[in-house]
Amino acid sequence: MEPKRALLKKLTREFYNRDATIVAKELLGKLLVHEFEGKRLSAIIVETEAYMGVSDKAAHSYGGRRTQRVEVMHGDAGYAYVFMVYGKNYCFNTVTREKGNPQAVLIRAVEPVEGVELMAQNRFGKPLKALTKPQEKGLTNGPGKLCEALAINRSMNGVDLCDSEIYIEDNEKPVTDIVETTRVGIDYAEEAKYYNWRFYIKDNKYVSVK
DNA sequence: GCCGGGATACTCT
DNA sequence: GAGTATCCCGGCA
Repeated sequence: MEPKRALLKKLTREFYNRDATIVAKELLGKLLVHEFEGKRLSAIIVETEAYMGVSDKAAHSYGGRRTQRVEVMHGDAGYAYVFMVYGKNYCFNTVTREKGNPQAVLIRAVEPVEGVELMAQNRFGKPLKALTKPQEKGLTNGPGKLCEALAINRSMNGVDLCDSEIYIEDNEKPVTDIVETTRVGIDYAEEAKYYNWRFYIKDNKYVSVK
């Protein structure tokens, strides 16, 4: 029997329909799942960032900006916002708050749980055993890296996390030790770069930047 | 172990 | 045509 699995459940739209800062914090410790080619790829969320929308100079939706790329952020909570940065890396976000209030939470790092063998293949094209120590540590410790490991790409932009093969599950283990600090890679954002809107699980080795 | 620079292609001006 | 919510590798310590 598998009592633990039975207790896990998919997060609801109500969960996502709150401010990004709250959702970002509560997503820590939850399980990001992708049912990929009949297998479960899953990983514990250990680092997130909140993008608070219209008033947040770091957000793509700052000032109500509404282009093709950000369109999903303007929609309802609980949908995936996936975009490409620097030509080769994808970033996975969950949209938060209701339609018309374009906030999102960026998943920056996760800790592999199920399907680790496949993640090694996705990232490095070789079996887990063959990975060097740095490669093992670098499996999912960054926004672009976790997308590659979990086989997340542009085709998931706009999918409903409440009703698709990619979703986030609740986890009975509460996270207590949370570090709140500044976000990464947003030097252009003036005063917003100093906001403590990045959250991570203290002492977790998969966190991208301490 | 830390630091610097180049890759890379998509998005918006 | 410029900028980018990153990653990786090589050089030096």
